[in-house]
Amino acid sequence: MKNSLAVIFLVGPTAVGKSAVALELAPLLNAEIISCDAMQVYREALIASDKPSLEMRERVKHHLIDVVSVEDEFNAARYRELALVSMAQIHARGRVPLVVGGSGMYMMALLDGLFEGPEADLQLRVRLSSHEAEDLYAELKHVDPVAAEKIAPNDKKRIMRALEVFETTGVPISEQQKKREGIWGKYDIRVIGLERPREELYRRVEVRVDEMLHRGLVDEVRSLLTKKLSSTGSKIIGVPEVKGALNGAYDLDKARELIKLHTRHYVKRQMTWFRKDKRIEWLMIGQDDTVSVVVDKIMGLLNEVAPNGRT
RNA sequence: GCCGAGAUAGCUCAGUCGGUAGAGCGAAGGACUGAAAAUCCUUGCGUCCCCAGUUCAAUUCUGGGUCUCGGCA
Repeated sequence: MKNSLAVIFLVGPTAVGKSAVALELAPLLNAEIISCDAMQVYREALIASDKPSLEMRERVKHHLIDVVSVEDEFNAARYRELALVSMAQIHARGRVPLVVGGSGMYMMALLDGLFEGPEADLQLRVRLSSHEAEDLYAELKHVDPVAAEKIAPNDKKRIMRALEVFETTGVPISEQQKKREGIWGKYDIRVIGLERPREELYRRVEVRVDEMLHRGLVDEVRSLLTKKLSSTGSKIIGVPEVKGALNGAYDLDKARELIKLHTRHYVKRQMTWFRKDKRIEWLMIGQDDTVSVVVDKIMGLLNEVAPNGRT
């Protein structure tokens, strides 16, 4: 059943300028921000995940930032649960949830839901990962040919997840994936996508990475490395790259270039993810657009009637 | 200035015993249902440095030139 409560999403690639826009947009919408970012949930990764500053978080209430330690495993299902709780709380206060971020899978988990699958089984994953992808794939073909059809023979992570689901529940993942339920259709939802020309996005990535290093990324990573990083926490862009430099595998300039390169790759993958989602209403940001100009444009979009077929 | 090595895809380079060429990286596009800032898939005509010669045919051989990098002065 649908009710008239509103939920606004503001998505887009890294470095497009979401955070600053969200900060000015939130008061106009009577909104609180729910971060949709797989890395900003990690408390100790301040610079590496490029979190909004404490000052920004004082001006507008932010949810789902700093919710776990980098030693903890986190995933899309956890995110979804927590985000749903935050959404309910915000609605209860008579306010509007503004979901802001660039983690496409987390957005999808919220919007479309996830199938009721088993939790990640770390021990099983460790065991499976010692096998060759080829063998795992052969196994998958045997127990779940439908899933095998959709998964690339080399895509070890997906093969492992499919096997994990089958081994722990006895039901093929392809069967379970048919049922899922998200919030799409249940609220008055608008999804705004922020975009910039690729070249400019890449320029902004350069600036952002240089700033992160300037703000003390190396020290932050050094301290992160004293902890037992979870599998997700250890993947934060910046961590493995700086680690290499600290180990003497290469110098800091090389690390800087690697971080920029990996961030560019990430931006590209984000765009691939978002582009295919036809629910997103895109807004191309011009080079000279100030934050307020962008905010005005978004308000303009939101005041228009939602596109056809949307109820 | 002399001696040597090299000049091939945006970059690093392989190769063609003479029949106009291919890897890695980058780049672009795509997939994505509990690791997602992860993981995976697809896409390679480029004056083979320039000029001349030999040849049916030269990027490949020969000669000359230009440039680059080493070493010696």
